[in-house]
Amino acid sequence: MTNVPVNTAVVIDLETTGFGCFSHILQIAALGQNKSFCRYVLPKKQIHPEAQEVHGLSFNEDEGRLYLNGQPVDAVNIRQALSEFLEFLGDEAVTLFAHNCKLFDAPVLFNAMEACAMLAEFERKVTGFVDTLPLFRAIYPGLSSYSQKSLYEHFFHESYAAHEAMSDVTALKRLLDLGFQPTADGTARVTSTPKFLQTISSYIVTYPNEDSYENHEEYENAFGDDFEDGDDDGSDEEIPPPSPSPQLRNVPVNAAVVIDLETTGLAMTSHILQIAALGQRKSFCRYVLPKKQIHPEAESVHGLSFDEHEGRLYLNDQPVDAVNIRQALSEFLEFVGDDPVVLFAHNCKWFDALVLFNAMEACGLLAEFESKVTGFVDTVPLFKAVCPGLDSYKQSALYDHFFRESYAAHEAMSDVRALKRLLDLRCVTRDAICLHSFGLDYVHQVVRRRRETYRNLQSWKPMIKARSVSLNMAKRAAKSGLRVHHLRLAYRRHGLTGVYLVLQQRTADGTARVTCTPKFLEQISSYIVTYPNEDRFENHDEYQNTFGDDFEDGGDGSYEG
DNA sequence: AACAATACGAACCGCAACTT
DNA sequence: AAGTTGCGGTTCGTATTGTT
Repeated sequence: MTNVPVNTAVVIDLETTGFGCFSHILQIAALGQNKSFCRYVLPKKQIHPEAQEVHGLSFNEDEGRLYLNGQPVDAVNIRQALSEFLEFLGDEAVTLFAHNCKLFDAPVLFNAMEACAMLAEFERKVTGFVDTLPLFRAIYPGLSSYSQKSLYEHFFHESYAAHEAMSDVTALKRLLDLGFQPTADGTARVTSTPKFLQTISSYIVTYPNEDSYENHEEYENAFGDDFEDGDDDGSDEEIPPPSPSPQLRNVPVNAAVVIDLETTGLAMTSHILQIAALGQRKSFCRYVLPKKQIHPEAESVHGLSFDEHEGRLYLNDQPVDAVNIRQALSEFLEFVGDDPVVLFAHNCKWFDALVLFNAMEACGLLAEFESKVTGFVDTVPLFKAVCPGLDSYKQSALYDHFFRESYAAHEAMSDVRALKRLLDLRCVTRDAICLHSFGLDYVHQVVRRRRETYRNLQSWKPMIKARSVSLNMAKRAAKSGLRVHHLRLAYRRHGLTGVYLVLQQRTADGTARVTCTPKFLEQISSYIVTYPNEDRFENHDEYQNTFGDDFEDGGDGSYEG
């Protein structure tokens, strides 16, 4: 849409056979500066009952006569009406004003002019339209309704014969005069006030693009053949319901032990290289021999390296005494003692708790671990709660913020001492601590869910590669317990409908299991339709073999060579 | 490198409004 | 009945933060 200069204003209104832009005109009324125009027109289309209800114009086909509220009116054919209308407009270029004309009057009139081969003359005389609906929305914001009727009643506290073309144009003219600052003698014209003109000019519409009225292709129902019967695929495997997210529950915090781990990497299945702990008066520290490679970035952080040939662990190239993981964990549990404790660590909710749990389980020490450790407190959200607004909640940044000094960060023993000192700050209240505690059962749930998500995600990889689904959405699906295999089951049983239903299934929090955006639903299901039988990629053993020799191995977390 | 939470902007949907 | 626009509420993608 481009704006055009506003020339002499002519307010118009059409009554038609209905809503569509190809509706036939029944009445055309116009109001210029000092002259008015009105013609009734014989239609060649049926008048929609609801339209007739609105404007009261009816057509008797047998008589070929137009009636207004049951009274016959003089009507001419469309060609004559339009040519008289153009004659009425005169030779001066004009701009037509009408309410909602951008979407209604302009296209209807344009189509009629075109059908009567009068487009050239029309375009020569009419430079454009001003749609008064958005115009009034802009000038008088905040009204509850902007229908022409409501506007008139709002400004003049009286009603008029709405939907009679001539009264409509008179009413609209009166409304438009409101927008001008009338001069002393009350002779303001449409083009008189620059400010108003400026506002108006942004609501000028040009002629609608012809193309948009010609492409009326029927579109086929995309779901026409989707309702084939649910063929029994012989399998009674069920599609799992959305897996619930782990439920966090606070635990009583009696004895506190601050811990820190240095590991081979950031994954949950990383191997522990150093474990340090600090209780009330006693401390614990063990170096551990890993069975996984140390990630280079991890090594550059903590300085721990492993010589496989020697079977020796080095700290900054100095050999340190290290034991195997089972011994280290046993001694840690012995250190903890028999009275249940809560372990404190920085970001442990997503790191230390998971790594430690995974290691305990792999070493068959889970039962003992659970009997001695009731849960964890994550000090990241704890400090976010007790001193909000800091730039960073990194442990080193917190230490610097409170004590204005640094410490040997990423050496497990100095880390626990630093964290202990931070926890002894007065701002760290008992209540805040309890609020950020969580039980071992939560850790257990998170670990289980992660392993399963990882497995499920494998099945989505071909689809991600094919760009039929985003990594994000595949992760969401995997997290909810879905493998692509389940979608194929749904497809075999209930066709596309089945796939859609599974993808849109509601989770506990009321959101979609995967997505309910049509665009993504289509992308995903079209992949299923294209590859309906490739479930073999989801073979479990294949996954383990494929990823078994990975740098950081997959989901099993095994500490066995 | 792995991964959950968080936050913010873009994209998107459903609905109401408006004309006969 | 047809079709656009704007508005508000979702949903998606992306960047950032914290742990080794």
